[in-house]
Amino acid sequence: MEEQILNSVIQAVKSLYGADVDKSALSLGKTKKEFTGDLTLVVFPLLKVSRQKPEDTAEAIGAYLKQNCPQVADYNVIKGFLNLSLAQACWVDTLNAIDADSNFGFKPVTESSPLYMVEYSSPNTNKPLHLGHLRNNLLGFSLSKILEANGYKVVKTNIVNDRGIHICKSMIAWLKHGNGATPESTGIKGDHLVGDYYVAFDKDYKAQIKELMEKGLSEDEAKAQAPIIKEAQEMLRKWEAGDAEVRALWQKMNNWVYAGFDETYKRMGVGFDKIYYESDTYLVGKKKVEEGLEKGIFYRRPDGSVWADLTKDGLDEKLLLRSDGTSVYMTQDIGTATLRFSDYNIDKMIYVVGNEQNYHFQVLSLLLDKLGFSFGKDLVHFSYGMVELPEGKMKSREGTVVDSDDLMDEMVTTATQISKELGKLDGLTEKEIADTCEIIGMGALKYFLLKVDPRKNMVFNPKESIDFNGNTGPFIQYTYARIKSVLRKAEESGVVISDLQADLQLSDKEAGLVQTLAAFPAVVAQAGVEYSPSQIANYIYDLVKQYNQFYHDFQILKEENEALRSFRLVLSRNVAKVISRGMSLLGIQVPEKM
RNA sequence: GGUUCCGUAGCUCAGCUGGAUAGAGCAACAGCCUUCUAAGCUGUGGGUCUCGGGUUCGAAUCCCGACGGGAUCACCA
Repeated sequence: MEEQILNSVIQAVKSLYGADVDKSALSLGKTKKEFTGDLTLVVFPLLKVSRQKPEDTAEAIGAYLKQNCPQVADYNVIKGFLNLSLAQACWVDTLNAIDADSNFGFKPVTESSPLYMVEYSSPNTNKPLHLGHLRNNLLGFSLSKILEANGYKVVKTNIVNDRGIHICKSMIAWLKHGNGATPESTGIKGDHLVGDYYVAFDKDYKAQIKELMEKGLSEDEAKAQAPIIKEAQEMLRKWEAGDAEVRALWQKMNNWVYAGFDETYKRMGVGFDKIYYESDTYLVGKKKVEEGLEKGIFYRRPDGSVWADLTKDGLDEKLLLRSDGTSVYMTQDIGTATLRFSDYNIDKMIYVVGNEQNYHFQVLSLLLDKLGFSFGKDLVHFSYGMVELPEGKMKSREGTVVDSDDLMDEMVTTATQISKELGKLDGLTEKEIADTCEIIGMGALKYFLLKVDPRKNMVFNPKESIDFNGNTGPFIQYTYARIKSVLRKAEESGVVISDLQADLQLSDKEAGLVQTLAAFPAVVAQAGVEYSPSQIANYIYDLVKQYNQFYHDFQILKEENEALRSFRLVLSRNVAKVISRGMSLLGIQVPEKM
């Protein structure tokens, strides 16, 4: 629609002023609501070729379009702005096309589609997931859906940090204090149980540090010499050496954690196509680094440690292998990348990782490039901001970490409370009520985290909790349920939807809704280019807001003009369709009733 | 200090590939349910878009500088 009008404008300029203008030089946008019209052309850029005053230029182009472009029914000029009113038939045609398109807004994935791998989640196995992980998981999942909707093959992947000193700490504490406790014996979810021992370790460690400092050691000395940290380090050495007992305990406790994570992931509605474990990839990374060393890309210091010199690239020197030969985070990421690119034919690798690791990925990109991986320099670090509390960062020491399982529980409980108060779900079965409240509570949480620009830090206030009114998930879900209710009633009462008539007289609100619906594909495309779920969220909110105004101002089923009633039903049906498709890109479900 | 991201209403956020009088939600106040779901709709108040320069017919948006805040620059991950 806009394309056609742009072409007509180009024609107009050619015919009126004999000049060729490029489409990109034209600015055609939605007309602001305080002016009449649907689309607005800004004519200032055309003054160079028209050599006339803005008003005259706009007037001339407007007259030409009205004359020669069937879509343009009328126009008005205000200063340098040419407001175009489109023919009613345009809206009907557009709505018909949307209605007929069962895959509206999405591009199909084909055999020849590029393959995008999206890494997200990437938990440590020593503690349960918190609010920050929640943002990560929802962003990663949503991004994957958006990329799929843009016609890319997507492989969702997770790298589990299952080895290292952190898990050894939990293991040591469990051996000391656990008395053989298991998730079964305690009834505690596996990831939480292991997390409890991680906390217990820290408590012991702190106590020992304090004791040593009282004996006159410096803080650094105390930290290094505390017996419990030495035990953990010793355990890590045994793990690396393949000690059977340590490995068995490690396996056991990690499995508890995985069972817990699986439950959490399932509830969040996220999943993975391929999971990598650091314990499998770190050796590959080590090998790659050694190869790089032989090729002279890296160098070894006298103490045996291996480094990359990135000072020529404007960065610092980076450690790749410790002097004792063990690997660091970067080494593992090199290994993981190596494995992934041998497993899949990856065209684009996207890492969903917090912005605190910007430097890490800058370095990773350079190192992969130096090692000869063609994908190195164009890997994408999807860098998102932190979730903070009103008083600042979450701190485990101060017990302010918001646990994701607890938060999901709270959201669903709140949804249940509100539903009961409003009596919205009376008459449904217990199961239906529970399912609906799950959808609403999770919808509120997900929308809250996804509606803000991923790059920005965001604030979560636990006291005020998450709203269910206004710009929220439930508001959108509610609108959907309302539409479904109308559509159900239409069906029950045998209302027939006739073919839409081209000469319908539509209100501004109706035409505006069609215009907004028609923008959905462009929004999906833009969200794909910019890797931005928030653009989808903001679009849906805008659509829903408009629809609610329409719903308030107009009758649908009670409209006596049959042609108009049909139009409104088809309009409503497609608003529901776009809400549902848009929300699916955010990983949010919509309820039939609420 | 180097690098980097950010600064819009009391609060949480849109808008940022330059376009008309900067928008929502929350909170406050005032209205709207005998009519398709009031988790809704309507209205009121609330702003030197951190500040200062520059580019432009036009700047919240682009450039430079200052100020303020976050992140990072580990033989942690």
